Amino acid sequence: MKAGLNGRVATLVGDSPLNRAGKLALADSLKTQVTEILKEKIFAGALKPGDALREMHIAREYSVSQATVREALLQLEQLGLAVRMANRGTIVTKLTPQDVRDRLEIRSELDPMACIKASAKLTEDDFAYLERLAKEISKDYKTPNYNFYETSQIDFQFHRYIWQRSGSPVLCATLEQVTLPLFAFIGLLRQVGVEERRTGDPHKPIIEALRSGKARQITQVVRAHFENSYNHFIESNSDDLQAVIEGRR
Amino acid sequence: MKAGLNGRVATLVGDSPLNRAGKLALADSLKTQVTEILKEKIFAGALKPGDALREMHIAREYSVSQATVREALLQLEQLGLAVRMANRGTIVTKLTPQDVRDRLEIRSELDPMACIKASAKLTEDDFAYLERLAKEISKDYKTPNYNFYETSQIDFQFHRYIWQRSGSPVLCATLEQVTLPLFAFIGLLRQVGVEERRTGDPHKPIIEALRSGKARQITQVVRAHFENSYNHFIESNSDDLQAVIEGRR
DNA sequence: TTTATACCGATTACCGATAATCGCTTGACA
DNA sequence: TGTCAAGCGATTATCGGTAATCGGTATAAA
Repeated sequence: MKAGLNGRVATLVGDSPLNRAGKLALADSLKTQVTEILKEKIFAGALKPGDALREMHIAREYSVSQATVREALLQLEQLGLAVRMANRGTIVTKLTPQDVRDRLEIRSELDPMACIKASAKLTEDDFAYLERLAKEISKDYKTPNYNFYETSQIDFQFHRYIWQRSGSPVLCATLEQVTLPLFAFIGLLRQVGVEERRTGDPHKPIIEALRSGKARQITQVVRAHFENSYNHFIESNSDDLQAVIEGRR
Repeated sequence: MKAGLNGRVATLVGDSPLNRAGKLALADSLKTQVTEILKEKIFAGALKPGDALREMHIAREYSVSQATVREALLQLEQLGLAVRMANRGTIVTKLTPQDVRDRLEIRSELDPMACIKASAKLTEDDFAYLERLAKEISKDYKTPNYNFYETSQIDFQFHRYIWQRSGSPVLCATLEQVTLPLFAFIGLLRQVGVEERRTGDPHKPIIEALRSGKARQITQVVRAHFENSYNHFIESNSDDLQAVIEGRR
């Protein structure tokens, strides 16, 4: 099985100051490898909302046992990317517009909280890393027909890194769980051209606000950042949006 | 294996308007049964923070396979009651005072949010149920040497029911995950007499605020409710507290 | 045609056993 | 005596197979 530790995203994620401090990434368990592969497929759109995730099929595909796949699917569920129904099976999460709104509302409270905590702790190393990520994202935005799902993963890593630096593991974990599906499925929206193109570098203001250390400014900038990205969700409820989110094709 | 569907707590939880609307509680899977038993033991203090949860031992004890126990432990971890370390094993969560503070801070943002959403939807049936729970809790407080862990479970059910009624599954799940460990381990504090005795019925004001439907009042009352309960955590950092939380005996 | 029911294929749930891994001990060696 | 690596016991990780369960379908009765 390919370990899934290659590619631009893995490099950027693995080369964070947090990881550099520790030792090199140790070999993951089979369960985690399967989870990573499925996660990647969901981000890439190879697995769409509503798609069935059958344990034996996946087990055969990657030459692992059903038990290993089961645990991977449990992990996926915990990440919010899959839904398990007892005795029925597992499918890729189908986000409803209301669900998206709910997740954004939670994020709008917790993300600023985490950023404020982090701003007091971020070092120059951290800022350098964040700027590197921001530059990658910005570069992608300027490229026509880029792999949006890669950008989305880097985007997630940008925010997640700040959350990790908040010093509150539980806050970080909560934000990860609540927002990961948003990052995972935003790629689908791009496919139908729903999301408007950003101008400039949307993460620059966040970095500046974090540098300023001013709580009010951070809150304002952070909320504006993602509320802008998901505007169409908050406002609209159109059928094609619904269709994309629910995985109809 | 005892199904764990007996006792006062199970009756109160199972007899909610939400459950009454549906069909009777269907038989849980073995995995869930094991999870429930372990959860019960943690609430009751039979399993203390730091205690090892060995898969084969538990499997033998309840005559189930190791795989079933593994999945139960994964569920426990997702509930925040256990911590798994790859290749090392699983232990009952050891909350640090800082962790408690972090969880309370998150709750102080999300709990009011959920309560405000719920207040618009609660029916008389709901209020009747909440008042019934509140009465049970209040009754316990007046009883010397009561089973605090039972009260704690009912307390959790009281809040959880409101969260469920918020209409946001994601918000409810998040609050459950963040706060369950707080409810589970508060029983330990009682053992050393740290928590002050409450006067009157602490949940009455919440019900009244929910009835009023006023966002500001709800926020104020809800925050006061649990910030009062955990005051010693927020303020103190004494060694005996630490000892209790970390499971030293 | 409608409804109830027994069966069937596909899939999940669970099991018992083996392989891999970890921390710790032991003992050779400087 | 201190150090380090091989070996050991306990435990987790993974496997392959069996049992239980579900939805759907074919069949039969009304």
